[in-house]
Amino acid sequence: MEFIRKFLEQSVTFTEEDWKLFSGKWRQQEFAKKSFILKAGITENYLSFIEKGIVRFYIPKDDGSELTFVFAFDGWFMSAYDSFLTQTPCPYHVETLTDTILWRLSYADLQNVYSATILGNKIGRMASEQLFLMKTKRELSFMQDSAQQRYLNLLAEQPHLIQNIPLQYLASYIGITPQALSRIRKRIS
Amino acid sequence: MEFIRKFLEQSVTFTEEDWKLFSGKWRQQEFAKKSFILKAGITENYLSFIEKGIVRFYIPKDDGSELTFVFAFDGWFMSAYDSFLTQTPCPYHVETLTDTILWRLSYADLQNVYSATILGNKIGRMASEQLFLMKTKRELSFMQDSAQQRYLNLLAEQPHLIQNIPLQYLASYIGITPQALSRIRKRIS
DNA sequence: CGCCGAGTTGAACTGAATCAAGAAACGTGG
DNA sequence: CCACGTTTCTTGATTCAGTTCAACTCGGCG
Repeated sequence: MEFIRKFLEQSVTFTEEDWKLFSGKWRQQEFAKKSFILKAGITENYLSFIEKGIVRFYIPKDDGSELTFVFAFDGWFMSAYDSFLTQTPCPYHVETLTDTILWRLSYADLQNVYSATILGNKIGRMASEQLFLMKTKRELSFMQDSAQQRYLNLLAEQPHLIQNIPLQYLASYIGITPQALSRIRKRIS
Repeated sequence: MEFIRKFLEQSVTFTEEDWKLFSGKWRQQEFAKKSFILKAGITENYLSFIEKGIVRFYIPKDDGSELTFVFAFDGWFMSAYDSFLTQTPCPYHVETLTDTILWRLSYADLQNVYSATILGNKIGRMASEQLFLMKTKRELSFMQDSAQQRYLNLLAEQPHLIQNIPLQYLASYIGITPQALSRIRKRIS
């Protein structure tokens, strides 16, 4: 739990009491590379913190291809958060790309923490804020950048991603086909 | 403040004491049609609740055109929230489309409410969650729907929008030019 | 009445999708 | 550790949705 505590202490203050109530509920869980954390159709029951690993969210499309729209890394909160918040079935898959260790808090436990402590609400708020900022950035990138620019941004902001992640997932993430990304790569190299 | 209270009571419980502490800080403010709520370059200082009116967020582009990416309506929380959260200058304009009444809470007051009450954090969390869900929906729509489909979705979900908002803003919002939207309209009618 | 911004329509152009085929990389079993 | 098959990536040709540039129409308003 030290990861989470350190992460939180950067921006929130809390009492030892609150921390105990809050931290007691989290459970560690390990996932092998290329395994499902959550399958489409299931309702997300966890807010997770990634201790180690890379996670991918994707929608299986009718033609057999996959639409990747989230990558999540070490030190981030991670959840199929729309499914989690609304407690409705998740329309996409959540899968590990590498061996992964999560710390997880269930929906019910989180609701209890929300009603019992200020800290819980702060965590919930901060997780939501972090996710909101990411989506906002991505929205603007889609609206005002070209595909090539989105790829260059990705290179600049997540260079390690390029080593670890198959081109087809990256292509999907920036909203184009693998073929198109292959041509962009050729053009800029 | 009754609007906000009613809105909150749908999903949060709180004490009368918390409510007093929280509600005392909000200030009502009116804006005429087509006036700026926030200009680009200024840091957002308010979380607002829209009692009445329609608000538009847009980025002025180099070629003189505008990129509209948010509409907000009666009964919603509204803020240049990325600027607000990070307390950095806002890269876009926020403008009223109609006469508008806002209830506003300053950043400093909100931070105080956060440290003093659970309710404050709940509000902050819920505002973030609401905004996150909107962005998520929009992200997926951009990735998997055609421009025509995005327009049809808009028609279905916000029919009153079509009456009140110039076509060029709608076009920009769904990510295409006014000409392209004009052709889509022709095609589907 | 004439102007002006908003919307429409047309024609040429472009970035990316699609379809298709080959090359490279990857992993699994022998 | 190599051989084979499978998946991933690249490259080419064609098609398509949407952009751009330009001209024209319409409705409101001084």
